[in-house]
This record gives sequence, C-alpha cells and structure tokens, in this order.
Amino acid sequence: MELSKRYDPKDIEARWYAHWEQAGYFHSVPDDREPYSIVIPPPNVTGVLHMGHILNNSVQDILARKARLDGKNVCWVPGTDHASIATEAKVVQMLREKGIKKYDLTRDQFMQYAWEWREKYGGIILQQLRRLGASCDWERTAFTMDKSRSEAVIKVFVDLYRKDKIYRGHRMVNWDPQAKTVLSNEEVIYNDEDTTLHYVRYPVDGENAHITVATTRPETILGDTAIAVHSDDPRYAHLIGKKVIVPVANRLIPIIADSYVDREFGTGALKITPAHDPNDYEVGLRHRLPIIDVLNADGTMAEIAGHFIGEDRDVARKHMTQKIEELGLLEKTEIYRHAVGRSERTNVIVEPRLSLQWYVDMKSLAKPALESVLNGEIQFFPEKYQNVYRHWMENIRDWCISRQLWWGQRIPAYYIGNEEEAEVVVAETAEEALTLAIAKTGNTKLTLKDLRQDDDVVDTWFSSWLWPITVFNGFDGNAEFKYYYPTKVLVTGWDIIFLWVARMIMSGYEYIGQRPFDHVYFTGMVRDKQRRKMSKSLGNSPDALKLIDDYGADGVRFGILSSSPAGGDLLFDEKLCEQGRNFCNKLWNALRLVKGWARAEDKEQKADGSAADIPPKRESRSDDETIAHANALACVWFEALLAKTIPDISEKFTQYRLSDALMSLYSFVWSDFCSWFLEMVKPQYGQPLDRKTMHFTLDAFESICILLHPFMPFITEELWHQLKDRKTGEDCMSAKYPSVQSADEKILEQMEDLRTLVTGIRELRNQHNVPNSRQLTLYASSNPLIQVDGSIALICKLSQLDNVITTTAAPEGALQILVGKEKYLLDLPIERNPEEEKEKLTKELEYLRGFVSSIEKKLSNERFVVNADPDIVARERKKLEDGMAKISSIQEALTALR
RNA sequence: GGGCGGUUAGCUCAGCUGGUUCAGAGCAUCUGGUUUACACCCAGAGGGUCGGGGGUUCGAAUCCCUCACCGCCCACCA
Repeated sequence: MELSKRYDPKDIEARWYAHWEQAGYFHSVPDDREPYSIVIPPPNVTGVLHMGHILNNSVQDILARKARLDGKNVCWVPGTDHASIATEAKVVQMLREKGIKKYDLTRDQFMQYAWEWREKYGGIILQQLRRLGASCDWERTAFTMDKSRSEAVIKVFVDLYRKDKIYRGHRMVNWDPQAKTVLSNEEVIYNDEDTTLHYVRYPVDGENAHITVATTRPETILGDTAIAVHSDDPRYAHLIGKKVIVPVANRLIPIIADSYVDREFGTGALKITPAHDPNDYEVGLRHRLPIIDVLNADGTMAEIAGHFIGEDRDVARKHMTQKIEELGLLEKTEIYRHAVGRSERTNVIVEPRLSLQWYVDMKSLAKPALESVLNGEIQFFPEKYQNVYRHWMENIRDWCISRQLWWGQRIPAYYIGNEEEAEVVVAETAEEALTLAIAKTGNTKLTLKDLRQDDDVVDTWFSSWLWPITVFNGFDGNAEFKYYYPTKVLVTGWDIIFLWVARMIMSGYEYIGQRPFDHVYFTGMVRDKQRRKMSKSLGNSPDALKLIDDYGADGVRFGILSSSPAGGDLLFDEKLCEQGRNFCNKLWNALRLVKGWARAEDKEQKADGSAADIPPKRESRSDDETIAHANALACVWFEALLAKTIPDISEKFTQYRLSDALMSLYSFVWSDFCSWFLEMVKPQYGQPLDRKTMHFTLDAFESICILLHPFMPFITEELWHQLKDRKTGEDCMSAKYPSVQSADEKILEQMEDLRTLVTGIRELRNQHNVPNSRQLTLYASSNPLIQVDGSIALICKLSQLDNVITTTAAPEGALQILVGKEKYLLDLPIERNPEEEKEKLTKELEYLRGFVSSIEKKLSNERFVVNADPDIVARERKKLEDGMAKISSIQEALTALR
C-alpha cells in the first residue's frame, strides 16, 4: 500500500493507544524486576487539560516509557484530587443555577450532589491524558476521597492528635469570604496592587485638635479600639493617654504608645483594629484592648459595626469614605501600592480574621524532612530548589488544616456539649469517641447524641500529603507497597513545593520512616511568548486538545518538551508544536524512502533481475564494488554514531536533561540519519539497496524508533510496525533499549573529515553558483581520507560529483578545501576572479597567523607547559601543527595566483 | 526587609568541577535549489569584545569582588 506523503496522526494515535492498553503494558504487578514507580500529581477533579498538565504528564510519560524500555517494572499511578474549595465552589454554583442554596441542604444532601457531580465530570481529565499518550496504570486510578484514602486521613489525624502534634487554637487566620473558609498561609497569593490610602482625622476628645492616621481600609475604622503612636515620637508625645473620637462610630478610644509603630510611614500614627489585622491583634493583646469584629464570615458588615450593616466590605468602604468626607475628616487620599493577599482558589481578597482552627505542629515533622534533602537522600532537579526548601523548612510555621467546607474528610473531633470551647475527644469513629468521652468526663450517661462532631473538613493537602503512601494503601504495610515505595521520581511544578512536596516528605518520614521518592523533578511554569502566565482570563492558554488535534500528540509533546529546561519559566510557542509535527513528517518520509528500497528489492527478486516495471539501470560511473565499499563504510560509520549516541541519551536521562536528550535525538535523526546516512546509501532511482545495507538500515531505523519512543510514542510505534511488516509480535513500546557497544572513534573522525570535505565542496559550488548538474573535479591522491575504501564514492554521491581523479598533478588554480591539515583541490568550471580570491586568502592567512602565534606564545610559556594537563599541551601542539599546515597551503595558493 | 536565581547571536536557551564540546544549539534571517522520501523539503551563509568594571591565574563565558538591570520566593509595615 502506498503511504501518503504526509504523516497523519489521528487514527494511528487512537489505534496504538488502544493496542497498548489491551496488551496490558500500562499495568504493573510486583515481580522480580526493579520497580520504577511514579505517582501522578493528582489533577483537580474539576480540571480540564491545560498546558501545565501537558508538560507535567509528558515528562512523567517520557520517564516511564524510558524506564520500561530499560526493562524496569514501571508503575505510574494516576488519580485525581478532590480539591475541596474548588470543587465545592463548582457544586455550589451548579446548585445555584438550579435554584438551590447550599445552606438549605443538609450536609448529607449536599454531599450527594457533590458525588454525583464528581461521577459525571471527575473523569474528564483522565480521559484527556490518554489522548496525550500517558501510559498510566489505569487499573490503579485513585481519588483522594476514596474510602481507603479517607480512612487513612482520619487515622493520621487521630494519630497526630494523640502525639500532640495536632491542636486547636485561636489565631488570626486568612479568611476567604467567598468560600467562607479559612486558608493556610500557603494558599494566599500576594501581589502588589494599587489601593487608596485614606488620611483620616480623629478629633481629640475635649480639645480642638485631631490626630491623622492613614488607612487603606476605612470600613474597619468602625472596629478601631485605639490609636497607636511611637513612644519616642515627639510629634505625638503630648497626646499619649488622651482619647479620640472614632469618626462615624462616635466612640472614644485611647491613644497608646507602642514601639511597633513605624514613625516614617504615613503620619506616624496608626489605628488599631485588633479584629482585622494580625499586627493590630498583637498590639491589642499587649494593651488589653477590646476586639470589635465588624465583618461577617461572608465579608459583609456585621451588626456590631453599627453602620452599613449587610453591605459588602468594598461597598461599605466607599460609603464610609463618603461619610468621613461629609464630616470633614478626610484630609486627603493617595494611591498606594502594596502587597494584597488573594485566595489561591477564589481570587478574592483574603480577610485577616480571628478564629478557632485546627493546626498541625510542624517543627518535629520538618526535621527529618529537611535533613533528607540536605544530605541528598532525596535529590531535587534542578538542585537550586534545595535552598528554597531549606529556607522554608527552617522557618516553618504551623499548618492550619481545618476548612469550613463540606466536601472533604470531616474532622474526627467530637465535642461534648455545644459551646465553641467545649471538651473535645478525637477518635476514628463516633463510638470510639463516646468511650473516650465517658472516660474523660467520668459521665457514664453520655450517649452519641451528646457528642457533636466538628463541622469542618481537613485541608485538601492533608489528604494529598499522604498520596505516595495511600495510592498503594500503604498504611497496612502490604507487600505491594513495600515493592513500589519509595517511588522513583516526583514530577511537579515548583509552585507547590511547600503546599505539597515538602509535606509529602514529612509524612513519608513520619509514617513510613522513609522518603516518599528518590528524586523530585521540578518543571517550569508554562508562559506565553511574552512571559505572561497562561491563564483563562488572559485567554492566552491554547486549548490543549485542539493542539493535539492540530499537531498530533507527538507533535505537542515535542513542542512542550523542546522548550522546557527544568525549573525555570517555559515560554510556550505553538511554533514548537509545528516543529514537532514537521519532525514526525520527516520520520514518516524516511520510512517511505526506506520502504521504497525494500519494494524495489522485492520486485527485483521476483523478476529475477529483469523486471520490466522498474526503470532501467542508469549508466553509473561507480561500479558495484565501489558502491559496496561505500555502503559498508556508511554502515560502519552510522553504527559507531549510534554507539556513541545511545549512552549519551541515557546519560541525559539520568540527569533529567530531557529537552537536551530530545534535541540530540532530533539532530541525530534529521541530520545524521536522514541528511547524511540515508543519502550515503541511497541507491539510484528505482534501484534496490543491497541486502546487507538494507538490513543494517532497517535495524538502525528500529533503534531510532526505540530511542525516540519515550518522547514520541505514537509515531515510533507506527514506524516500528511498518518497518517490521514481515515480522510479528513485539511492539516498540515493549522493546528493549538498544544495547551499547563501544563506538569506533577512528571511523567517527574519518567521517567527520569527509563531511567537512563534502561541505567544503558544496560551499564552493554554492558560492560560485555552479549548479548541481555541472561536473566538478576533485584532485586528490595522497590524502588519508581518499585512501579509505568507499569514501570517494560517498563524496561523489553526496556532492553530486561525477568525476574524481586521483592524481597529484593538480591543474593550475584549483580551489583549495582544507580538512584538518590536509589540502584537497577542486576544479570548478568558473570564471576566476584572482583579486577577490587573493583578498579572501590574505584575510584568512592573517587570521591564521594570529591564531598560530597565540598558540606559540602559549607553548613557549614554560609555566603553561609545566602546569597544564599534558593532554591539553598535546592538543595545543596539534592545533599549532594544523595551523601551520593551513598557512603553508594558503601561501601556496597565493603564490599560484600571482 | 531577608533570601535565591538570572544577564551568552534578532528570539529562546546550552555551556557541570577554569585549557578542542569554547564561543555553541534550535528558531528566525539571507542566498541558491525541486518532476526522482519529505516545501511540514534540500544545500549553503551571515550574525556574539559571553551585562559593566576590577581581581585571581601561564590561561576566565566559566572562580572571586563590585556595580547595574531583570525575575522569583519568603516576611505582619498601616
């Protein structure tokens, strides 16, 4: 069957993915091979495939497929994260569209809706990963809210509580007024934003004076309980101890002195609102100030504020400002740029709020986790993230893990009675909690009804920090878990190094006493060409599935990979996918070429060398023997090149230099294989290729498929089968990585020289506008390159030369080509321009003289000869020799010109 | 405010422990080419005092100091 001129990935991709899955290549069970396990960073169930996923999962798939080819037992566990806040928000939204309010539902009813939602949409992203070619062990697909994983979460909570590592405390927290839940510090994103700084006058009680403070949040004035100035500030010393009237609220509050106040900022006077600012809270504690919390959980003004009740904080701010202005107390406003914290999930401005929450004491957990990274037990790629990690771990703060949500694992704390600060017991089940409660209170009459379970759930990350353990149900220490844990590598973005990576390391040591993974590969953030983060609102994120439709999964994988050194930013440009697609096409056409030769061979066999349907043999200037020599030389060379390339690629893998490995393969295939090797052995049109060379070519092509397979699984599988169409059985995906024999360095050098010579010929031809159809004559005899059997034939083929004469008697004025210190002469049928040539040669001569003299200087320096590595000195000597040879060649040519 | 990283060709970057991987790659640009695998192609070319300055060394893109700019992370400045 004739193959089309262009590679069309559509059907091929679907077909091979189904085939692989059917063949069971994705599934792993423990055996006596070396395990290679990866757990996927579970995407949110709410997610759809975006460029970050493409990058992250391409990398994992590349590593997984390479390990498989290396004969390892690869287990890549896929799954999704229940993502409390994001998912709950989506479900609430969905319900709202149906006219249902969350709080009209019972907790159980809500959960039912949520589960339905996840059944319906939760699998989408996993389906999309298949399009990318992800070779996950789908039979192991996990979800952070599965029964077993939820049980593990509860177990860990109880355990940490009993070890005194979980406690409940009143703290100033980050409050998300949209999701109406607390957030951990890591879930708050700070960015500089322009806000208005209001200068507000507070009249001093009983005096015709005022004190001015600057605030970005006038609405919180209603919660002020003091004005603070620095105790050493002469401007305000006389006011300390006096009282001022809070504008609008008309309350009296004291002016206090506190060293916290920065005299340089604003007016040097600071309003103190203990309920709405962490610092103010501290100041309030020091001065025993009352706390007036003027905001409700949803960010609207509370009743106690006395004004603008029920208005959203933004609206209240405007109204408050107006009112202050009406009272003549607004001195001025100015634009002020400062860090504003927003919720990672909902993007609303986070509100500092005082509340009672559950915390994990991180200090003791952090210790072994920090050590293991510093001593290299866990390696980071790139290494620089060690510093970031260390810094965070050394200054770690307690982790707020309670969330005021329903979607998630409910905190297993049970209160005896209804007060907020009631006695508490923590247990895996209500029954157990009851026993504990009875023991604690001595009240044997307690029943389950007297216990009230905490309404909150734990932070999503409190389940995903156990992921490498729980996906293997590791808490029961089963044999599978022991086989797969620790996992080999974690591939994730550096943005969740604290949210996730650090915590997994901590839980690994706390519960298994071992690291969760050997290596962490941090991918960069995908950005657009202008370095902007890819985001929905900017609309600069390409539709991942459309990209796959347009360029093929292999093309997209190539695109994202070829632009992605680990760690830094990754500037994504669709053009790179185009390059990937073109590369597929190049491979495809190489296949067509090679298959064409195979067909010619078939025909010839059938017709016993006299087939009528192939073009007659053109008169060839090279006899069969010469061609055989040439082909043999080409094969030996390419084999040596393969032998050099294979370990080189593997080495890049061990260093996680994946884009590097891909680029090496790209030029190896495109340039070395297609542009050089195939052109070297290419028979005349319609002619077959000799058996030996044909076999070698097919084998080499197969090796290329394997080398490339981790990066471009679909096309390589297709090529593999096309190449093997007479054989059966094995797939590229399950093949053995080609074994390595040592490379023949000598042949590599020789062919490098030959390539230089050929390039030189082409360059001259190009420069002098001599078309390929014109004959050229190469004079050579004593040059070592020419002595190699077949090399002349190769030169002929590659540069479309027709005549090669091997005498030393060069005609006058032949042009020189210098290869190392050898000189080759080429006779071009052109009009010569001696002046121009002279100028060019003189220039080159000048350069070479400078070059040579610098080496001479180096070599005559005794300290160099003594101190430098002998190898390096030898190299310098060779450079000198070559340089001198070149100089004399050029001088000869110049004399000839005169 | 503390810390980390960067500055190499028009663009994106590679150059690990100082010396043929030393000034590189891909893309872009320019020139020439096509009935014979591929224009999603082939052949060739041009392009950089390696951010500035200083130092160490026989020798520095590479090590040290310093300045400039850029990016990121952490931190409670209204």
